[in-house]
Amino acid sequence: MSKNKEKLKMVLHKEGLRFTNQREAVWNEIVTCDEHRNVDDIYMTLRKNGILVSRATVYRTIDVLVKNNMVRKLDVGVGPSKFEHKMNAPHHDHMICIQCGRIEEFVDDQIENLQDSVAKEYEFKLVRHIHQLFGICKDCQ
Amino acid sequence: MSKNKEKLKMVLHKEGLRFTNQREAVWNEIVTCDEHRNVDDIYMTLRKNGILVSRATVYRTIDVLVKNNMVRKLDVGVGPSKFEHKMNAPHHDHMICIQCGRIEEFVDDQIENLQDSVAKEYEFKLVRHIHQLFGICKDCQ
DNA sequence: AATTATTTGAGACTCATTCACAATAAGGGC
DNA sequence: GCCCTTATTGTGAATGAGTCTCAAATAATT
Ligand SMILES: [Mn+2]
Ligand SMILES: [Mn+2]
Ligand SMILES: [Zn+2]
Ligand SMILES: [Zn+2]
Repeated sequence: MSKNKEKLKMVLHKEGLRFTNQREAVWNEIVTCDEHRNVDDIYMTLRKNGILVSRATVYRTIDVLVKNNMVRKLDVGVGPSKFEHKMNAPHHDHMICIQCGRIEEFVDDQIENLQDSVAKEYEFKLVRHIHQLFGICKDCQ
Repeated sequence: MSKNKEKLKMVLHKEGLRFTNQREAVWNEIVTCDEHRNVDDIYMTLRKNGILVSRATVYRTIDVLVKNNMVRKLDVGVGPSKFEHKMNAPHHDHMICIQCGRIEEFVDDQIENLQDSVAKEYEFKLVRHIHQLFGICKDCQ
């Protein structure tokens, strides 16, 4: 069994949820693509590949995946949220072009550390964060 | 004429928009309150004070204010966006309790600088940013 | 196989926000 | 101030992402 399938089984078990074809299909579609896509993108791709899963099930499954750190939810400020899997990739944040919508990823460990310090200072138990830079990308300038 | 009224007049003029009672009332309601409120909070407060401005106008006015750096839009992850004026206060970001919804502000110049460096590195023209920490606040732990 | 509990799909629903359009009000010149 | 042009407003309808309901399907348990 593939590593990713294992992972899904584990998480579903931990959550007391059943392993179903639909959940596997959704996870598989997400984990085998490295783009930032919205629910409809994912739903339509599944459908195009002849895999019939309802939109509601895509939403429901993604909720579970996000809750369990397998998928990152990305609010790009306009339109529906986007999603990307978190397998085999270090944590990163995003720069979003307000002109063309391009999403670029960035990593900055110093910022991450400072962020932890801030949380500690306020005795705030940090669960997740959003750090997004909005502006004009190189190509759009 | 008050400083804030001046400011509004300037911005509206710059945008080629007219100075109206409604726009003044909305700006006045926002600038004289230091909380993080959603459109409906603001709308209802105006209404409670006998100032009849339609919801659509509140939305429209806030758009202008946000676009012109007089108001910050705050997406708290659940429910409607919140807003706060940006007068007489240094830039800050937010920590949001996912339990009770409390919003705490924080300032970190080092993070701001690193952020600028990242943008420069990618030749990305930074216009605005969101940096929000989600977690459990001191009181909710 | 029968029983019980969960999941699914379909579509209705919610709720924040936007839109269309007729009525109203600003601003600039006279 | 008055007229004219154009922007703004209020109303309520429309939109659209996301959630919910519930009956049918599927899975687990006996
Ligand atoms: Mn990414
Ligand atoms: Mn604030
Ligand atoms: Zn761009
Ligand atoms: Zn709290």
